[in-house]
Amino acid sequence: MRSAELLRNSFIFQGLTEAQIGELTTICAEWDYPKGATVFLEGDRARGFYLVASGLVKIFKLAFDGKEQILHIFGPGEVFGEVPVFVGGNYPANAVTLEASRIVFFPKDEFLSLIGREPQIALNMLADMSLRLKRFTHLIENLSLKEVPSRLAAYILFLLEDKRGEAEVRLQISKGHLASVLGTIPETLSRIFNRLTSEGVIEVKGRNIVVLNRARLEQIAAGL
Amino acid sequence: MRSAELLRNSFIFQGLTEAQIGELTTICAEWDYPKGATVFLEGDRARGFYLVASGLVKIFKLAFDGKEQILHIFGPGEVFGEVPVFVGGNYPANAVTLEASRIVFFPKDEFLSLIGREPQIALNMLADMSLRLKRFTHLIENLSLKEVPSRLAAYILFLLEDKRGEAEVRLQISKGHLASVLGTIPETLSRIFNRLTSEGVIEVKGRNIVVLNRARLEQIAAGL
DNA sequence: CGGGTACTTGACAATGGTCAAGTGTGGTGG
DNA sequence: CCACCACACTTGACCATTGTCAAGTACCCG
Repeated sequence: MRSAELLRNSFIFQGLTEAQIGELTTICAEWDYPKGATVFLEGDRARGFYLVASGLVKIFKLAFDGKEQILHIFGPGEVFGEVPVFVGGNYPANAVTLEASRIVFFPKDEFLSLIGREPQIALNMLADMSLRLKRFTHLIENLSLKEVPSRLAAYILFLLEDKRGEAEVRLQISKGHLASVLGTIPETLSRIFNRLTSEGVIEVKGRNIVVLNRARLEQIAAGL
Repeated sequence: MRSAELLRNSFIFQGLTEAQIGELTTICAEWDYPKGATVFLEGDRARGFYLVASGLVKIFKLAFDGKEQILHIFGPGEVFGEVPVFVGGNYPANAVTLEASRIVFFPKDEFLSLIGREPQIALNMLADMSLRLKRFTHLIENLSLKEVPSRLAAYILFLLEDKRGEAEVRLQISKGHLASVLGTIPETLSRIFNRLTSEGVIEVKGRNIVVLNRARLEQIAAGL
């Protein structure tokens, strides 16, 4: 079965024994979602949580006027919707696919009983949630203490981190979604891209961004 | 020893056996902090996490210009500083006492080995972190999608929740700190208190707030 | 009673959001 | 293969909310 391979490579189930992986595969289910499909909505009763096998999923909050704030974008190997497994029982945000996606579902009750028997899974889940809390901490810091240009600069620098040496990065999401990730709107984002370009800090070609002046970009990310 | 009693009543260690509580008391240490004392700073290497025995502690992020965003305010029975126990290893934010406080410390390594043996502690910790994630989700929603009056209204309504029937609440923190909790500054908060008062929605007497028009306050919290 | 901190108030500036009208651009069907 | 349509993105004019700076007032603690 393909799932076993997938589970072994996911952050949350890494380091488990074959027996543990085997147990997991017996309780999970795999589904396909087309692009733009709703996995769950805020307030929905939660029967379990999810793992992205392939594709891309956005987790977001919606304002009454329709503006959205993206909390996370998850790709292959990442889990989402675990909060209501442990507290509450309703999803605290919305989940919608950004691409056609294959998603694995783990039912709450079976998973909880498994976690009671296998401390390693609990520890992995704790690490996963800790990371999530840390990221939220950054998001809050950005939204509350930094201006949009700083947030964008920090985002570009973050994309650059992996690509050692290179100066060009490619956005894996649309600029509209990026605006929503950064807590702003497409118009504002567009103007800031414009500003950074005319100041010679970056060059934008569609979804590709070339960093021309990294030092300056780092200044901007720091808030001047 | 007084700690055992304290642990039993804390959210994170509730439902543990006497033996488990006993184990915990052997690894923890208790310290007193005066008002305004630093428990840890962002970036500090973490040797463990903390439980508030008495007093009040603020967890916050600091901007380069000195503005602060409070992430949590923790009182008796609540834990903080657990994130780096499971990931990273450095505290992601600052912790300073708002009052003279008695705080219990749990060293990371001993706690991790304990958690491996006692799944119930892991489950409690998972519930604690899930709740934390849920609250962050609200904070992000507020900062990104709501204006300051909505945030204040929601905060007052939150304080009102416990007090069934009553219409008067008391802030347990200063208005300056409240501003920092709501992601704004004292001047702005002051003006909004003013506005709500002149509109007859609330009445403010020092730290006491009387809700005169709850329906209107709920409208404001919803974003009109 | 005094001093410092917390809070308030005013005038102003600026960031960023709103509304409206373009300008691409990619994908689909003829 | 091209035309067209929808959608993503851009640009402009405007404005609302909120932050900045500077005083002034009130209040609490010693």
